Amino acid sequence: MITMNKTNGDIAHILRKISFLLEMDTNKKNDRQTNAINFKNRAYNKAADQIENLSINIEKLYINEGIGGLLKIPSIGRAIASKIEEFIKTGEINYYNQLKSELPINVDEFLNLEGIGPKTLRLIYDSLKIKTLDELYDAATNGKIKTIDGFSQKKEEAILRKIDLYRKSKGRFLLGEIYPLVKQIEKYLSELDCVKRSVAVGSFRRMKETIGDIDFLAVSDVPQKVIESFVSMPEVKEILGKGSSKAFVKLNNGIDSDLLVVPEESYGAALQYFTGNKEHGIALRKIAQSKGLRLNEWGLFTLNSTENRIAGLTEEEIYHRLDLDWIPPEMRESKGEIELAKRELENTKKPREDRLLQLLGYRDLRGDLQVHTNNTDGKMAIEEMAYYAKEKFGLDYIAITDHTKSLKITNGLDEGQILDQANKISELNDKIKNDDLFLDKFSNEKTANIKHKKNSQRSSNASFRILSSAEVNILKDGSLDIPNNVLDKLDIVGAAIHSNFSLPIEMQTHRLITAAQNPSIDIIFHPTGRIINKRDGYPVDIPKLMESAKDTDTVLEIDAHYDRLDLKDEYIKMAVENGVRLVIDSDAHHQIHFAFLNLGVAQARRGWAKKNEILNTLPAQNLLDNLK
DNA sequence: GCCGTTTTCGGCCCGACTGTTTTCAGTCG
Repeated sequence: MITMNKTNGDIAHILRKISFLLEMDTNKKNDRQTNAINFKNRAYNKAADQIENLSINIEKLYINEGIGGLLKIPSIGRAIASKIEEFIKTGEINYYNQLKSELPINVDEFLNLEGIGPKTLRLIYDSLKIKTLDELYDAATNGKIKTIDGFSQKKEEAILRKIDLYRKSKGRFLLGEIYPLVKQIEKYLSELDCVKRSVAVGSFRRMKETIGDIDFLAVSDVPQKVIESFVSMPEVKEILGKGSSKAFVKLNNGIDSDLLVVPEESYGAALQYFTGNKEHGIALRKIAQSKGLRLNEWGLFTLNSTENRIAGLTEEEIYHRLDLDWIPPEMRESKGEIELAKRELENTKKPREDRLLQLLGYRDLRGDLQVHTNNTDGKMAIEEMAYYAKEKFGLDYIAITDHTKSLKITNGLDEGQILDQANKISELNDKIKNDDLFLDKFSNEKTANIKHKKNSQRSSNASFRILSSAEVNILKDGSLDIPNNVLDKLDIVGAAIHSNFSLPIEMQTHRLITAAQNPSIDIIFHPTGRIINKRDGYPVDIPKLMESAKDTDTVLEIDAHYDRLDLKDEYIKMAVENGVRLVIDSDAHHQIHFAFLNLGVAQARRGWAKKNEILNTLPAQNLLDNLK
């Protein structure tokens, strides 16, 4: 009897626990058997990595294709596949239980405890029979750890410190939350006299929706000086380690931050190495190895007796020497981008827009199709939002999408108010044409602080356009709270779910599909309703929704608000592969929120989207002409 | 335990930092 309840995370977790216990079981002697166990635990870890990175659900894969499906996943062979099968069927893995009976420690507590690994824990267990984190903490507090052979006062203190840090650690941060801090530190490092350039790398450079730690890279001839400046920043709470080229700190907000300092000639290699992700990096180093080369953070080297650096200054030359085209950081998640880059190198003669790795650009959006105002739950007036969209963010159009009447908490608009708003928008557009909207009202003191981001392809003052729209509420049965004859008077209409989140997947999917089939609805806003780190969103059969969107010519939104980023990257990829059209909106409730558009672009790039797949890269009229 | 244009054995990505190691193991990213 199979009950659908094992996530990829659950499966990866138990495989990691097996790996941890196996590693605890390894003794120091370097005999052949020990060596085999060493690689055995690494195999379990590798399988866990692989599963965590998978976009499909393993349990579904197993139910549909059985063991054979599991065996198709790299790093999963007969032994691990059958253990996954056992776990899905029974919720347990006998092999794990056996290991645990030999070493009855609370593995969960130690798995993510930094600095104290399986080998250290084994020594402690052998001496003191410690099984839990609390017991370890007590033993260290009472001075028992330092009495163990091979341990010291210093190590005991380190253990206490690491447990304290572990208990205080907050896990992953939202990209949008830490973005300003990252930019601030990046600027601080860049402006140091001894630093030639500095950039944030790691998952931040890949623009992952959540960030586990912040990595920085700096180019300098005097690394020691840079490292001292880094660890003495006021943002640093604790120095976790520092050497001649690297430093590790914990920042005041609880996030870890690493710095690597390299000379100019290693910049590209270090950039590549520290941008990750891990699997992408490993794949590259294996390719290097297969070509008789060695790749590390200092460069790409030949393996002659006298090592020669053959690349390292730029990322491009590293990739090219490995017979790959340069891969945008947002794609480096080991999801097929390396194979693509291999083929891409043969396509260099093709026009830019046909290149496989030519993604949507950060300056490609021309409009924003979800903008709220103080007529409902926004903070600013229509004309203010329009002004900032145009002047500060260089947009050509915005759609005003206030909530509708059944969303009482936002004072949603009724039919009359929606039509009044549309009339007002029409008047504002007339004023814009006569160039007397933005000038009289807002230009005086505010423009002084505004950076003009004028782009040559963007149009003149007079062509800015405000589109009448609404974020119509999808009711429990999939119907809307505003009739079609009202919606049809608007330029463009979005629909979204804001209530009844706990309905089963069939009903939620039905609601969304019913909305998509409604001829008045152009876009489904934030299609899954998730709030990252807070709620999963309502359950949706994504493939079915995609199919319906495609059939009805309905656009799906990538909501760029940093705690939504909805659709998420893998669904964007699915939409792109299935020819479903997308837009990227900020969901702005205040002018500063237009900045979220960049996060939406990043998310789209992580889903491998190109410019022509995102509708609001078009001028306003083209966009409207392209709707259903 | 996984994997294979050197396939069924013999490899498995690579280097920095820490501690007490006087040449290395453990841990991490």
